[in-house]
Amino acid sequence: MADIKHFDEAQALRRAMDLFWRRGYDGTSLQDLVDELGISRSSLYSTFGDKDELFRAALEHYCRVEAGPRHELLQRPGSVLDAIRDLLADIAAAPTIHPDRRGCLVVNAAMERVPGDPETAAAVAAQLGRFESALLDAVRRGQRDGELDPGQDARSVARFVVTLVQGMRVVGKAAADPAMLEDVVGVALGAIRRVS
Amino acid sequence: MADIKHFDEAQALRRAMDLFWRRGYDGTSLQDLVDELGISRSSLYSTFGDKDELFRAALEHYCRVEAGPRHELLQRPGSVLDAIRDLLADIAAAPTIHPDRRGCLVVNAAMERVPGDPETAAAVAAQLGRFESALLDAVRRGQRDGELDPGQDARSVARFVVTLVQGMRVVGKAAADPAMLEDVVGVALGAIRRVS
DNA sequence: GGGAACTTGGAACGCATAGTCCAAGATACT
DNA sequence: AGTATCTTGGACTATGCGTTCCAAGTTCCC
Repeated sequence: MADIKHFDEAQALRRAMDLFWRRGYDGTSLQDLVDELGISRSSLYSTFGDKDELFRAALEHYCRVEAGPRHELLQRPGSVLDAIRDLLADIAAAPTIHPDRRGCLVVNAAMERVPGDPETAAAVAAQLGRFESALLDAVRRGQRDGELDPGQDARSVARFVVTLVQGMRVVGKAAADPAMLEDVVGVALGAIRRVS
Repeated sequence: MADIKHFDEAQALRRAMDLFWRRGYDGTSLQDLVDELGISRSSLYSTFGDKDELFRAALEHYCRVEAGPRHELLQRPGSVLDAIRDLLADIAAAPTIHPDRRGCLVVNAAMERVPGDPETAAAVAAQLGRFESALLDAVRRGQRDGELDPGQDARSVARFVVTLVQGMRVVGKAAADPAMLEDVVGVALGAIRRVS
């Protein structure tokens, strides 16, 4: 019948994600992709479609493997405050883990592609929405458990954390001072903790 | 002796800033600049240098005319808490004032150009540093005046506000829901206010 | 082993890009 | 008025881009 694919599609997608993450959409040429993915232009086009489609697939892959686990972290049994602290510490540590100033692909994509690419804009908005609802569940639970201040509107608190995290992404990429983000986390946790 | 310039250099710089702000660095072609600025390539190159230099000049201009006034706002006599509230309200209102999802040029530049353009990276870092010190002065004054919680480290609070503002820029561009940022401002002000 | 079905590498295409260059025009001083 | 000096528009160059295309190669079924 037919020939089978000569390369690992999942690995190629991972590499494409990594490349877009590090260099952005415009900063990544098709030749860069061909070189890095180790496949030819034909295979790239027949497998992933054009550059836009590949970028979107890479963005979705990022949301799944990078952001997904963080959302699950919030559902962890036990202290919600600890979970949020871990989550923020994770974000604060990102510039140390990736010292190449790559930031967050979702934020990078939003800043580079909005406006002008409505599909990417929608994907980013959806991701922020998922993050907000994961946080909303966690905040409500924390308020019930007495760990978080029940006097605050849960949705506002969730939105606050969403927004702060995006800011940490920007600062982590632009300033690259790990201590700065640790300071920020301290203040933020004080803002949502129950006043005892 | 010589001919004089046939166009308004300051106006051209303003238009270049606007274009880069709306469309980004890569999204703005030299032809776009020629069309929008109303001057020829020769005049553009002889006046502003190459595209990189013009972009940096536009970024500096942005810092001067857009961010500068906000820093001065923090030195306003009277309530520091009111000044910070006004500042955050200003950021929250930005997406309404500019419904074209242009965001903030400093954040856009950082996300699109870092890493890869060290000069832009340095300009962005410097701008965040200026913002932090303007806030640091304000926070210290607020703590002295009894408006802000004196139990918190002033630098951490300043960094917290810097980071949150960058997050509001991202969310304002990506989500475009004005109510969301107003919620965020409420929680943030509660975080720094003196507990009464 | 023959041949259909599919993948692959690489050449080729058209286009947009950033940057250069120069003749023509305008100005101000002598 | 003449001329030296600067600005200007637009043609031009070289390069890199995303995308298409096709011949050659590979695999599996009969």
